[in-house]
Amino acid sequence: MTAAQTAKTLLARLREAHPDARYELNWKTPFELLVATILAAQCTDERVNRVTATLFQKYRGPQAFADADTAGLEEDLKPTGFFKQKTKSVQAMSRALLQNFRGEVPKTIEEMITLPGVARKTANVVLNTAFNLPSGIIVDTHVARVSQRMGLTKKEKGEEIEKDLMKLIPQDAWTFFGPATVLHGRYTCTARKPKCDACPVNDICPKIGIE
DNA sequence: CTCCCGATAT
DNA sequence: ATATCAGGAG
Repeated sequence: MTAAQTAKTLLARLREAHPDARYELNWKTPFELLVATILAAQCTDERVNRVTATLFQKYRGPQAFADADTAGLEEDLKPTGFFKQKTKSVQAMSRALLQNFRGEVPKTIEEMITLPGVARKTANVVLNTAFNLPSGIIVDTHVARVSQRMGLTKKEKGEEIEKDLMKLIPQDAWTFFGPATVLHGRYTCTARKPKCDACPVNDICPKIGIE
C-alpha cells in the first residue's frame, strides 16, 4: 500500500471516528485563540482552559496584555508551565500585533509567523480554526507521531512533515485532518502503549517504530 | 542543540 | 524514576 493510499484511507476513517473534530481550547475571538494556543505548548487543553477562563476576564484584548504587569501575568500563567517564556511571548506578540497589524490577528501564515512566539503550528491552529483557512496542516507532537507510524513521512521536523502531508492530503481536508489526527493521537495512537486493538486504521497501519 | 516549567501517566 | 505533554526561541 502506498503512502497516498494509506493517507486516503486514514482520512476516510478519521471522518467516521471524529466527524466533528475541533480544537478543545475555549475562545471567543481569534486573539483569544492565539493566546490560548501559545499557552498550550507542552500543556493539556484542559489546564489551558482553566487558566483562560479567568485570564480573558482580567485582560481583554492585546492592549491589556501589552500593558499588563509582567510579574502579575507570570503568576496568572504559572499553571500552564514554561510561564516565564509564555509571558514573554504573549506580551511581545500583543505588542507586535498592535504595532504592525492594528491589533488585529493577520490572516496569512507569512504574517502570522512574524509574531514572537508564533511558528507554523500555532499559526495553522489559529488560521484553520478561527478563520477556517487551509493555510497548512497543523503538525504537533501527535500529528508527527501518527504520520511517522503510518509511514506518511520519514521526517522528524514539523515543517518537513507538514510538507509531506500537504502532498498526501487534499487541501480542502487540511482544516479537518489536523484536529482529527490530534484527537486520534491523543486518545488512540498514544505515545506510550498505543491502543492498536481499538484503532480504526489498525488493518492498514505499518506500525513503524511500534514494537 | 539546549532551555524553559510543572503535572500526570507509566 | 522518567517520559511525555496541542512548541518555540536563542
